[in-house]
Amino acid sequence: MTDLTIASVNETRWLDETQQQAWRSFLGGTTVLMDRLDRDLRSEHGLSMSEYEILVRLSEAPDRSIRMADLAAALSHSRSRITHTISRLERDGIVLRTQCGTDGRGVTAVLTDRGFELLATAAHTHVRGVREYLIDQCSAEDLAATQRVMDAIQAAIGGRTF
Amino acid sequence: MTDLTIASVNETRWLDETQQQAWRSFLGGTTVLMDRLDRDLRSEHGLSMSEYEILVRLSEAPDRSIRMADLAAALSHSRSRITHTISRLERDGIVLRTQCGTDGRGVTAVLTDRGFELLATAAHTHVRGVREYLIDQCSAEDLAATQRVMDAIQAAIGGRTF
DNA sequence: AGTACTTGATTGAAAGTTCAACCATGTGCT
DNA sequence: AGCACATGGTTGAACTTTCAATCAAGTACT
Repeated sequence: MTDLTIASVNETRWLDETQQQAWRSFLGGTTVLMDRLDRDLRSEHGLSMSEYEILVRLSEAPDRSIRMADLAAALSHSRSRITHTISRLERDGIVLRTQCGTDGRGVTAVLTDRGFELLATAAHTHVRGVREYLIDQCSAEDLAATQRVMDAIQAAIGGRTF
Repeated sequence: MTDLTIASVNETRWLDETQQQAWRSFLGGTTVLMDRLDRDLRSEHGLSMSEYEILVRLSEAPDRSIRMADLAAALSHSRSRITHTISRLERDGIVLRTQCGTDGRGVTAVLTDRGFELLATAAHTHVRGVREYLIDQCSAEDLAATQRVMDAIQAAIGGRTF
């Protein structure tokens, strides 16, 4: 700690050509992929990617229900965003809000049967996209390497700070 | 073409455990990374990631200027989004709009000196983030593999369809 | 020249996200 | 009990993105 010079703290190490290209590809690839998956889901089922992700989490949870704050943490969304999104989904009969039994402050979102059916249908579109655009486009080794990179990123950044 | 059965067209091949995990990591990693880079840029320089990307492109272009449509294509944004974003940047004195000489319809955005200086400052933050969260977190081989995957995605999806 | 069609860009409204302020409930300390 | 403080969730306003409609200018074909 005391050995750090001002220079070592302030100096910016720029990216070399290779790194720069890797970063551009990363940026371009994720943008294009997310955008396309979102678009497919929207046009075929009227669901956005983030709505879809919420439904997936709920469908896997016990009683198909998760508390708002846990949902927010799992998806790296703000509490506020979850509130608004769940409100829209509730308006459309896809989820339901219930009071949490053990914690007076808590609200848990529950997937309705209608919501489950919508998810079951939309999943075809989503999985087809993930396969067609990502999984079928690269070797298993490269996919595994990509996964290592993604996991490292998440480890480096850790939980969200609000 | 004529050999395809209905089944081969309609049947959904679900993801196995490994693929599913890879996809979850992908989703989580990109979400967390983009979110963090955006947040850093915003809090330190009042710039969003997409605004920053526009400035980068402009700064590298001849005369530090690019036509609106080309900017939209390069960043996979809609024309409308570029119009609105450039309007905000123009209001803040970061870019300028000029008529394109050769095409009466065209408008080209130009980076101002003020905009260039802002970019030069913000670049430190951005590059530090890319290094800290991504490049320093993985091996060069895994980064190269990730780049191959990203390039394959872009090739598979190709240009945006509006 | 005149017609239809495409491309470039903007506009305004609707939808979604963020941010700060707020209220209610739980937790810990004295 | 009473206090401060942290946590869970909502709200409304500001901001950003999307979508459909519009206008202007280029291109192609007759």
